[in-house]
Amino acid sequence: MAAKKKATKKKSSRRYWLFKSEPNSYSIDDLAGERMQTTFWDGVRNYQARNFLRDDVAVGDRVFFYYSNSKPMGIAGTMEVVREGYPDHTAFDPDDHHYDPKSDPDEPTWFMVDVKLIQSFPALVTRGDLKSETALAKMMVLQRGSRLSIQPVTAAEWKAVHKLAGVKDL
DNA sequence: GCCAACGTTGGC
DNA sequence: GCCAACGTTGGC
Repeated sequence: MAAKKKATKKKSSRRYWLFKSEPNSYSIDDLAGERMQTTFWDGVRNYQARNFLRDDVAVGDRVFFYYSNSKPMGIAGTMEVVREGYPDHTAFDPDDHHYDPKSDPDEPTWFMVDVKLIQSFPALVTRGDLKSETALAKMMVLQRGSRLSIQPVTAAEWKAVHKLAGVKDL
């Protein structure tokens, strides 16, 4: 039978991402301490980032855990996506810092995914380290004014960062 | 602490 | 629909 199967999500090869967090609010050690070393990545309140979480980030994708607004800044380790985009319930909680009264539970505005720790790098790969690597010159997080908190990463960048960290790509 | 780069809001 | 004002992000 030649009937086309309708897919809600295009099947494609594994993708790579970078998620930002301020380690003062949530660090890779916090993730390591979670049950199953897994958590939901909540609080994204930007439409472009939301679209990535809702439409593109898929189970099995790999993610850099990036420390922003910290000293030092950089990539702390890697995570695997274990649940694809679903409504961010913290938007419905008036007591939550990321509460958004405009997000309707019946038609949620904001989405999140679940991530599981793959590895903490032996040492933070700092922003300075990243900048000194010519292969990473075009990496989005290094571009001026790159405020997006969910960013796509190329396979080559994924590999180059592991080389800088001196670890295997698990 | 400063400020450039954005994103959002609201008056018109 | 335009755009000035304002708020936030996040590197330096």
